[in-house]
Amino acid sequence: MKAEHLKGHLDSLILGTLGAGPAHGYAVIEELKRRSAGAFDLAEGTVYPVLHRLEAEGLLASAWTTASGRKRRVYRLTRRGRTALDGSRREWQAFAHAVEAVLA
Amino acid sequence: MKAEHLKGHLDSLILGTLGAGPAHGYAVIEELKRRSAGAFDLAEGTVYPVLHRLEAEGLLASAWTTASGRKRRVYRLTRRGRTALDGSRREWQAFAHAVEAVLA
DNA sequence: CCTTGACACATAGTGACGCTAGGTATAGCG
DNA sequence: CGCTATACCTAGCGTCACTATGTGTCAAGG
Repeated sequence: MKAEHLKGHLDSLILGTLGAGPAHGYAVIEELKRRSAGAFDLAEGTVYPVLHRLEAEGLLASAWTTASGRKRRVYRLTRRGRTALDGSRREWQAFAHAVEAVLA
Repeated sequence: MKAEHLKGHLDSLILGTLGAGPAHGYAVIEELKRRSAGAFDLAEGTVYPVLHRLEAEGLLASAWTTASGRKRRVYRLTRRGRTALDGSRREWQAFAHAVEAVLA
């Protein structure tokens, strides 16, 4: 999977991962890898800044928790984040259809 | 269509457009717009450098022609370009499936 | 015990790459 | 004779994912 392919889609993917329920950053990375069957194996340095940005934009909210001695920052979709996810899905469909029309 | 979505896919789209047969740069832009029903309306400054790069990489070959007084540079896929297009199609499928697995 | 690896967070700097903005030139139309 | 469409080109910019690096906890193995 070429890294540049993600460009412009990373936000959608992270919103999509959190669509199933709240998760902390590291778990988002694992879940992305799992759902994509290994295709999206992102570095922490790729994902954490996106989480921060999405929170700053009001699409995510976070809260600190502690599990077995480790501090975790758990993110969840805000109402606006949920709306953004719906929009992302529609945008993806439009993009995918357009690409397929060209490559077909 | 957000511009950044193209990142990493632009080469594939241009190869795909030329997959149907040779065309000059301006026609590639028009054809991309047509096939994508307006979704990919790319500036010349976006497309021409890509054509040059793909030619430098040996995926395209070009020849100057003249049509009704205007000089045109007509590009065609090389054998390696055809192979690259096949690879691009497979990569797109993998990428699209992975995204859909996450967004679903 | 102490090293190694998994877990978990964070950020500064880099680099790739599409876009903006500007340039040249011909043809056809009102 | 301007205006629009056609047709090419390039330098510089801005965005955004990635690299590299740092901090700290916990469990497992030697």
